[in-house]
Amino acid sequence: MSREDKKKSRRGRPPKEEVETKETKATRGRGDTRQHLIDAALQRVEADQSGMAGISLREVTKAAGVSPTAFYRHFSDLEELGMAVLEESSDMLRRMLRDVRKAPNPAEMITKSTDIFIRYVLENRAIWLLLSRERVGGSARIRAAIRNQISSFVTELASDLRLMNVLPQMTQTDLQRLANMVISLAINAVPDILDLPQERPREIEEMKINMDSQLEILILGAVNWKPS
Amino acid sequence: MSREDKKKSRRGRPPKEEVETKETKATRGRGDTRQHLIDAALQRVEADQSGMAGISLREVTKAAGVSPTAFYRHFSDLEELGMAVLEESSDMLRRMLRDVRKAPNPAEMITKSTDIFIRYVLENRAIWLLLSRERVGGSARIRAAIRNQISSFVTELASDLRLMNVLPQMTQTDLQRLANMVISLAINAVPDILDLPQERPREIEEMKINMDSQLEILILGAVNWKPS
DNA sequence: GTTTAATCTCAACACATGTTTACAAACGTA
DNA sequence: TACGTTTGTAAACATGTGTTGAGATTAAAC
Repeated sequence: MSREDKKKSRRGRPPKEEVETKETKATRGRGDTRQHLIDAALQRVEADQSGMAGISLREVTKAAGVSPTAFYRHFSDLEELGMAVLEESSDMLRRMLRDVRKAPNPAEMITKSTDIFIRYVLENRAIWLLLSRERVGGSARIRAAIRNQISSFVTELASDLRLMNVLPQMTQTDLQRLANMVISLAINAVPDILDLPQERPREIEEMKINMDSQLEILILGAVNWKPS
Repeated sequence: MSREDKKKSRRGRPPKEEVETKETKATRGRGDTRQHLIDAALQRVEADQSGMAGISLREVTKAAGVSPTAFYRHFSDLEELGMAVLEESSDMLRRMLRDVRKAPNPAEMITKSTDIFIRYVLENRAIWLLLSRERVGGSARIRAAIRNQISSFVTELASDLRLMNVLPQMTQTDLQRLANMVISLAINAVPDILDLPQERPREIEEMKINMDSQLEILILGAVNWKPS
């Protein structure tokens, strides 16, 4: 094969096209590939619902539209990609908590929170799948990162409960435990929520009612709680 | 290669050794290979903690000490192997519930139950890893099977609560929901239990105390519950 | 004793994987 | 403009994968 073939077997960075006729795939900005890889990872995770263990470097790069070797320019490892994806998760959790705090009326607190939670799960399926799956087993580093995210979420929730001052007899430890239970029940519902047939408001409503009742039982236990 | 070499490159079923000198690996009974494959699968799952997506047919057969092709005599698929492993899980859950029922004294019920639960998780790490991981994502068939197992466990627990007659004001639905919450909190503790450093009674005790308190808050909410 | 079905082996296949090497275009900057 | 750095590509590699085909041994059925 001669050195200057028509166009085939080119090596090196692909020449930038002078005229960007189509907007569809062109105009890849400077540091975009990294984000493309992250998005591709989430896309693959959602496609074959198998967490990090189910996706491969080549799959991800193909979905991102780059060569397998380009991966190493941004991550050394699939585990590092996973850690990067978890930052998206962190952002999502922050947004969710912000939305929850928007309804400070204690009466509607429960029903509003479950509403927001279910919506966030349905709108971020891949991330919640990843969170639920990599929470056990898999990479110890990723697992620890997830545990940290959940843990700080719990702490923030406990702090909110303290500020609301509706459970004055509970100690800091008690509130932390209560918040932990709330989050546990929520996370536990994730597999069921993800398995809901797409856009079936009926079953979503049932699920929501169930979660509301669970939280009601929980706060009923909390208000009757006496510190040991 | 001539047809009758000394012993090399033999093909077909390995000839049964006339004298079974060693008990270690010999005396493979008739239908044992299937069970060996199941055990090997659990061993691999525990080794690289990655659920079903992390193990391969060849790994499993190698760990079981058989050729890759022997696999197909017993399972058509890794998914079928997974379903077979889940039967072990079912047995384990039954044994666990049986142990819990041995202590019908309502006062010690909570502390006894958490004790048994933590012990069962630590003594069946691979199965609990699998249950927790395949509960979300992965094969829809396996996921459904796990959901069924947990669901019937919840139902049995609710039935027990009914027979104990300690929460007379609660309807069947309420009891079912309560049992569901108990199991949710337990399952949610699995990742933490599995991550406990091996044989550290100190942290195990902390975890147990926390679970006990959680259940106390829960029953406190249950006894104060009024059906809507 | 002969036949038949079940069980297991080896060899080979087509393909996917992660990673390395060598090269080229683009970008930032002096 | 010239030059080093960053970011991309293609080719090749060793390795692991699921699966098939053909042969060999055993155990049960006739």
